[in-house]
Amino acid sequence: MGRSPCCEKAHTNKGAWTKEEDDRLIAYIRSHGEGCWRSLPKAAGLLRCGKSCRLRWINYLRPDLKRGNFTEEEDELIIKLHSLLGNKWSLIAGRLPGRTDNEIKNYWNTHIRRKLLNRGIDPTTHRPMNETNCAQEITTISFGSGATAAVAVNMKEEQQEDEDHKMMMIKSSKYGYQETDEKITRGRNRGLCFACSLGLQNSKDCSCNSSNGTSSSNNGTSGYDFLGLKAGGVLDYRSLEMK
DNA sequence: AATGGATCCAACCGCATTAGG
DNA sequence: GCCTAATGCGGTTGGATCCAT
Repeated sequence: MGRSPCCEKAHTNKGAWTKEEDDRLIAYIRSHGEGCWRSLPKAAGLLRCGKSCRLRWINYLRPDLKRGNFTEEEDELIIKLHSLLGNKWSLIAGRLPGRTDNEIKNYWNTHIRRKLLNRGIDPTTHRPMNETNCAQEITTISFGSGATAAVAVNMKEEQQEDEDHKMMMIKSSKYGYQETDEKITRGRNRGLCFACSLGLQNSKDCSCNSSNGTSSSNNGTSGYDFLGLKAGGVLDYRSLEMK
């Protein structure tokens, strides 16, 4: 037999959490730690399903959460991460300490989408609206499982590119992917490392750091390690999650 | 002050993946 | 190895609040 049922849905509360419920949940997790969400409600004396407790804790009660408005820097980082990762809110949240995926998702849908639209940028494709029907520059990204298999993807149609981008995310999340030129040659980002393409020039993640006079985007041997991607290595998105 | 539309965001739902029995 | 519960994630919803008229 498998496991016992998830929760007695007939005897669980729904809707907004009360202060008392919050206090109970906080007190329980403080003394017992996170995890085992299924048994937590009963143990903590809460008439909630474990899923609801987990969500409440992660999105609202966690002590390390940063409350308050997003900064301009966070805005721009979210936009750039979204252009690379798509709607992978948990991955994006992993690069913004103190922010949750739900919070970022809400913020994206309420603020950033509009902000991009006002700039004339399609929030889905991150391209100027008036270019959406134009033929796109050829993009070549190689995927690989380990260091062997590689699939070149050449795209001209926006829709095709988006579909393939999704496939890239799916493949990369499962098997990792390898970029042949250690950079994504895509639109105006051509020639920049990942960090620079995200506006993080001269950061510790920037691989084309001018201070040492080298450009790893060409030499292929330096410590390119942005978003967990080592030089010549395989990006495993699972390693990006900061949980 | 009333009200109706717009906006925000916490919470729910359903699906996919992971892992225990 | 299969079945099923647990967990995690993204999309969506609905109530609360804000704002313009």
